[in-house]
Amino acid sequence: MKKVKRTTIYDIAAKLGITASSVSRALNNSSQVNEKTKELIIKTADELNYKRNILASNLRKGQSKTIGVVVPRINQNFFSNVIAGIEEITYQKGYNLIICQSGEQHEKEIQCINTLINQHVDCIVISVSVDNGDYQHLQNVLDHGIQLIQFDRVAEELETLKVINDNVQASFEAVSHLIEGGYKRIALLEGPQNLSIFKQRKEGYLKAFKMYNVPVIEELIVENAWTKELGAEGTRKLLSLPHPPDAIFASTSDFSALGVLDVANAMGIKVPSELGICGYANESFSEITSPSITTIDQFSVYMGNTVANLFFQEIGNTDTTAKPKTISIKPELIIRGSTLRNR
Amino acid sequence: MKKVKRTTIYDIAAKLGITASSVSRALNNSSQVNEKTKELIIKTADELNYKRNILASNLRKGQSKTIGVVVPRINQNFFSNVIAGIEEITYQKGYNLIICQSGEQHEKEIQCINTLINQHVDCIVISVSVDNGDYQHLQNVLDHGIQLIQFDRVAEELETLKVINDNVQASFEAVSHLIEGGYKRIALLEGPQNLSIFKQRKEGYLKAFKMYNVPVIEELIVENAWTKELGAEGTRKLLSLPHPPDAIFASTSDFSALGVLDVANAMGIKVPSELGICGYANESFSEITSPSITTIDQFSVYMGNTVANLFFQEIGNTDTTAKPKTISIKPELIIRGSTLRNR
DNA sequence: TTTAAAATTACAATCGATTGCGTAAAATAT
DNA sequence: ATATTTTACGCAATCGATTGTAATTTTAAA
Repeated sequence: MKKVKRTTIYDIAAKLGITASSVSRALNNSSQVNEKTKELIIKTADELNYKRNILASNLRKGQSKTIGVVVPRINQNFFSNVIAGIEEITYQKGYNLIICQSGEQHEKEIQCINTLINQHVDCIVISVSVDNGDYQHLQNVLDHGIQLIQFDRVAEELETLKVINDNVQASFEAVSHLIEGGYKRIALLEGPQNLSIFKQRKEGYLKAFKMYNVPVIEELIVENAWTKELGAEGTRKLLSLPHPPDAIFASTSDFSALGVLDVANAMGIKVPSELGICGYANESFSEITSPSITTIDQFSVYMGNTVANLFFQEIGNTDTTAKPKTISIKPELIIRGSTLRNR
Repeated sequence: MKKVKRTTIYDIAAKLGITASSVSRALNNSSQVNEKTKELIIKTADELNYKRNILASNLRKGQSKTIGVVVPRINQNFFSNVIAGIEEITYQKGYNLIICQSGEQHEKEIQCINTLINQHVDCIVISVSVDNGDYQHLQNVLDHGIQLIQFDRVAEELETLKVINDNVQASFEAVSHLIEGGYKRIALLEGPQNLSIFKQRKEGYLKAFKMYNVPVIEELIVENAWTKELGAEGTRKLLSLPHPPDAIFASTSDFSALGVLDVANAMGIKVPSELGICGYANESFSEITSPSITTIDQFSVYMGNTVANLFFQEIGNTDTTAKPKTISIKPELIIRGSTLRNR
């Protein structure tokens, strides 16, 4: 790869016998430059195959027109959808996205954040990893005057912009659906309670019980069952209880629900007649299993759009007294075969 | 969001009564600066919460330490995996990734490329969109002296670095597997032939027939069946033929294979006994369907790693006479229920 | 003690684009 | 025709870090 001297505004200026400032103004469509020279400059720029050096431009302007995104994993449906949603909007606005993966590790997350601060990004969008200690690194982002937007998995105590799902409500609806379907002993596979999303989902679960005046059975609540394997493991325990559940709400994910389904199939337990299953996140596969899995759609792409729009809305906002917004998106219960008994 | 004056090397220099150049050198761990002052500088930098301004640094150094990635869709399993794989490597090396989606549209792809050239990225990694006209925009990348790496869906005529799958071989193995399984009338759902990957998969299909001395039946080859819907449509046509196929190789994707499975189920045709199905790409759901779908794993994350490693290998390479490399990754046939008759 | 060599540090230009300010030229008003 | 306002462009500083070269200090050798 040979080095190529790229044309600059000085090259254009030299060729036309004018100054770089005029060239710059012309290319920025400033009214300070004559229409004819403007045209000429643009034409020449095109001829010389000129591309503005964003580095120089941004350095001068003190911005980067770049947004950093930190997610646990890029290749996880929910996150890749959110990212796709963010990109849709930011692309139009001429902003770029820098993507980092924390791999669910606190340390790596800190590193990612530091990298992004280093990059002088204009905004950092993050969904925190499970392995979360303090939030010093996020505070650090704010201290650097960088906009911070949290989505889905948020650190509630931090005063930042947030885009979340109404997990309580979604969870409540899911469990209500199970109760109304006649399921009596509804188990919960819960996720790490240090993440608010999982706490909220549990809250919704409990709320439904209260609403329907059904007593909560503690032994049917399984901690830390947030992967397919852990979901399967929890299910095995649950189903070997003296009084096993007749429904399982895998509040952590569809992966977990899939683990439930696998175990049920392996044990010859019929779904949904003997066991109802409800997942979370509407992963693409949840529609394909047999029976298909009832789940909750989080509108992930839309969530990404919302995050991006929120950012652009806020950069225009000079009111420093305004409190950081939290936008809550109402998820939707998708009822499928795994909870429909009368079929 | 209030503006925050960020500390620069000049602030550090002023505080210590030295010059910025020494600060810069110290922070770059140059041997030109005394160990004691170096320590002092680093300590002070830390105290003042200094973060290097990458824009300025890169402007000066004439590089951006940034790699641009253009894919049809971020939220498509294969691509998000490749991106994750690229990120794993580039992150360690201190490079950033800018992600763009072409949305399978030629026009948007051109825009993406221009954006990335504007950004002065050091390398552009691309998997071209289906809607591909000429490759002028890619030539333009090369003309700007930017490294170009194509992966998976490549424009063969362009002399660039390439990382591809051995589609012919994979396809050949898949069809061989079907033939050896006793399937006699094996249909092919093929993708748009302007993409070399689909051409190669067809080639592998034909090669297997030749090898086993089986005549090719033209009416069993269905053009342009590369989505779930198109796959289903093609399957309906195939299965209503006077002599329907007893196996279908959905060479385009597992989505297409899923369409096949749906139609077979709807028509009450038993898989794999009456109809064998083989997909492509080992999407996560292919394991979950019943029966599970035989498919081809492309080692997508590894492919991403390979792309990134190739880049770092090439930047060290000053030999301009060297021909652009093509790295071919051998995919693996994953045999599952949908093609296993004797069970 | 003097001098040459080596190690540090300072100075200043540079990367490319932007922008406040000043001025000459053109357009308008008096 | 002269005064005044606009318009268009040039000048030069600036963003923050890097780096070649010059200057100074330190160390080692004579």
